[in-house]
Amino acid sequence: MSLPQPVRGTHDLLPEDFARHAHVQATAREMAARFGYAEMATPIFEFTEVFARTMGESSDVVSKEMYSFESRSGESMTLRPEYTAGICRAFISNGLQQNVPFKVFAAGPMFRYERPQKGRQRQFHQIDVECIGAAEAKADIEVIAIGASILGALGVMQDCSLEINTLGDQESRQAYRTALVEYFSAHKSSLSKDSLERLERNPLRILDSKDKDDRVLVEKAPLFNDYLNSYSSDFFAEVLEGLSLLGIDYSLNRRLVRGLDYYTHTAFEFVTTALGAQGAVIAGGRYDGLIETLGGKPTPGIGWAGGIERLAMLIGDVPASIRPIAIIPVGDAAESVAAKLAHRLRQDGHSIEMAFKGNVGKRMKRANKLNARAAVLIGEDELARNVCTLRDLDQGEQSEVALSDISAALGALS
RNA sequence: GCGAGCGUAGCUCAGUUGGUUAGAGCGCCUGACUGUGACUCAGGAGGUCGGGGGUUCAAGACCCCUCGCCCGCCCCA
Repeated sequence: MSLPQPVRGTHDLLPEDFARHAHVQATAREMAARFGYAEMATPIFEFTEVFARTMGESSDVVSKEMYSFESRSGESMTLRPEYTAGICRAFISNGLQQNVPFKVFAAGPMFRYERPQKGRQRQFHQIDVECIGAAEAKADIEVIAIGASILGALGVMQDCSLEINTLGDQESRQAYRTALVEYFSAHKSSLSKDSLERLERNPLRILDSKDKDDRVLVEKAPLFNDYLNSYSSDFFAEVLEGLSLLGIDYSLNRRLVRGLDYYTHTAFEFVTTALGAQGAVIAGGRYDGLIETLGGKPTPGIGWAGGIERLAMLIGDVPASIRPIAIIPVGDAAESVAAKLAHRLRQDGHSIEMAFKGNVGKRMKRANKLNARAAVLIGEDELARNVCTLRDLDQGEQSEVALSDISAALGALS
């Protein structure tokens, strides 16, 4: 068609979609607040460096998925592909190290140049929770608990499962990485093409390969467990214990790794099988080295991001929006009285719908279509006696109400 | 970025081996019902068949390109 189209991978949020979207966001915001996480926001674009340094130059997101552009001043800017880096940058920029643990909730659009698919768009929206400045396993537990609580509040927990793993601290991870490279290098001939590349870029990700031959190799690969130092394994054990204490079910997934360089220790994903290949609805982990990478003082942190579109696809019907009251003037003489009445009732807090034109029949039809709770009719009959006809559209009954009492009468409707 | 499938009214879809003015259901508009919705009935509007090119006497159907959606891979939320 030659009609204008939205850019590939972007979507309009028409009112019905928006309602689902908003419901996910509002539910998450409210639940985060219960845990003491206040909402904040950072700019939608940052200096490219912020993402390149934190996420890792070799990550797919940085190397081929960022929407980067040169500003008029000649500096490289990037539309944010995720929230964590920006929040950490804000943490540093605003000198918030005195406010730790810094607990925040955020939500907004993200941008990645990917091949669109169901649950994967170029502009998508995330909810995000971060806890910066806490090295304790209790922080990991809390952050995961927020995620589980949100999924519970959205009524989708039964469709999701929590997978969790540890990536250890720098020392453990480095030792394991070396062992993996050594192992896989000895079996290069049976590695898939993708995994050969992973061997160079991020060997841990070979563990997550879906290739059959890779999987055979992975079966016999060195186990991370054997390379975790005692701090790392104790830390992970504490996290798991804390989850059990709260009754949060999880399954250990030793192959769960992250594509972004900044993760350490705890890595987790709430996954679903209901969305095809894009199964992760909430995912995150600990990022103890990130703040330092950005130039801040060494500060631990943990957080996660959730895909709003993915969650919106999982939830059932969203709570119905407020039902309006339709004001229907009958005849020209009533128009101005009705307009004033509508205005007054809105000031009183009622949701009022008044059509711009049409006879009673049309306006009633419109009221019905808008799911109005009731209709208020005012014609010459009513005008003469200072009353109006209040019709309950659910019950199909109507009665006369004095104009002075109408606000209260509407308030009494369920 | 790689491979597969699909694009026909606002929506969900029919459209026989290429053959005259492209159909249905739902929705929308109008009327029956000029002060009363949901039901019913009767009319009506709305398509350059995603776009461009090609083959043919003839293309919505076949071929090429392109755009978009979608499935898997990749990656991730």
